[in-house]
Amino acid sequence: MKIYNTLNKTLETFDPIHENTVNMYVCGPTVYNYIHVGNARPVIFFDVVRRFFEYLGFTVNFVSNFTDVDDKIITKAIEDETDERTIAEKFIEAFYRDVERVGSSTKYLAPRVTKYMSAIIDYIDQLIQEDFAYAVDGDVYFRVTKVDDYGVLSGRKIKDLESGARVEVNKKKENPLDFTLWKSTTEGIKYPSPWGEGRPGWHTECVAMIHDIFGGKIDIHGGGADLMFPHHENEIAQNRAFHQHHLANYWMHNGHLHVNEQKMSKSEGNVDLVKDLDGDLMGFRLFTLGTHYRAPISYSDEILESYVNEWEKLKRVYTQAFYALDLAERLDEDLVKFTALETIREDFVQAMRDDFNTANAITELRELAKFTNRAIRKTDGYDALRAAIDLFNTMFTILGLKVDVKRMSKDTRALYMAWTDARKNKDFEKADRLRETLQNRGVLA
RNA sequence: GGUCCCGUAGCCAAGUGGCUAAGGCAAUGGACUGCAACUCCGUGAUCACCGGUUCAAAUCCGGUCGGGACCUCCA
Repeated sequence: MKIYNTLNKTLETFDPIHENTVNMYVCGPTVYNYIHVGNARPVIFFDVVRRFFEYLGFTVNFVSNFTDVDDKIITKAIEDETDERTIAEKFIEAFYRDVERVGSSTKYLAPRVTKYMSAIIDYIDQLIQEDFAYAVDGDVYFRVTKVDDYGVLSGRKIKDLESGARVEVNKKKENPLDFTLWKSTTEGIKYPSPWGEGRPGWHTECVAMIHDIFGGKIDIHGGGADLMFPHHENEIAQNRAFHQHHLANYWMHNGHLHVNEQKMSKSEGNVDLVKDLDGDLMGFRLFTLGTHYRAPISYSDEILESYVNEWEKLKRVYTQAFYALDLAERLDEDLVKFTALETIREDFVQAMRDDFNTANAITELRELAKFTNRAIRKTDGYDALRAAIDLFNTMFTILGLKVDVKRMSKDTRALYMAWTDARKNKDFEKADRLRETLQNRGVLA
């Protein structure tokens, strides 16, 4: 298994800390709004990472947090004349709904900042004791110059960053790059701490959670490319205060989704929300996996539509193969191996092993579709169809794609037979009527 | 101002030194079909431009043009 590690900027062979186990953490959403289609990319991609490791036989411990204490949540609460907790709950629920609709699992550990307050405060306190942080007027800042390789992840040097004109001037900070660990506040939700009432900065939660849940270094830490700096850099810095390692062995970052060559982002206002996408979102899922995860994805109605069409085709071929077997009552026979299918399977897995190259993996899915469509036309191709269905199931499980199809009822089967008879007898009026019914039931394409 | 990425057919996209540059969508020709749908077979590329390295470059190096990201909340 090869993974591109952002930390070293190289493709590396995956070597787990604990045998047959993958411990992975992905930065989750700040729950103050519905997620847009760009936000869905890591939700889908890292779900596929999890699925593929499971296919390879690993036990995957997947954790993704909710940031439910944040200025934006407070602003939103004031706007809606309610409290932060209500806002957070509302958008956590909405998030889970969207995650499910795009076909990703919601069954993973999802720690919340509000439930981790004491761990976060303890962590900050230790940083102060070790001189990696300092308190000023109720605020606490991290001292970046104390970490010798600060900037290792994002490839930045403190000197370069300092020259950036856009760094805010905050006289309380010893160095403009020092980041907030604790923020003294008077407005909105606040918590007691040794430094006074306030709320935590954004960067400590992930480190505190990872230490608490995994007890130390993890295998994979993932998130969007925009989190690399400063968020992930600062996580590493906080961790480096106590440990020699970089929190995770492999850092993975997904590229952004672009609209008209520009990043889709809430602050740009060019967003389409996941909740507003219609119907079956498997086509959308296929779309996000159609481009290698590190590259930017271009998004437009036209592009999305081409993937939606493709998904319709895949669904059709799978369904047709299934019903062909069902009609012949050969769904339950033993599997026979087909060299052509074994090649497709190997190439698919090979593509996935190569840094989760879902784009190439999907090419194999298309090969399989073609193979199956040919087999459907042959009346004696039942062994091939069964093997094809089996391979479809494997690939769909790994990619998180799903087709709903059930065995035909007696009633439907009778209609099907009647349709075949009508065609034989050239009773086309009756045949067309039956065809329509069967199409409505999803049995005929 | 600093750091970094990208530019492959109408659209999307794989490929990062070596056979005729994958694949999909769209378009188009054919086959199949009672009609249609579906499906299958076929058809398309001076790899942004200029120069260099090499026996060999889409791929490496330099430059030009164009687009983008990060340095501020962001997946």
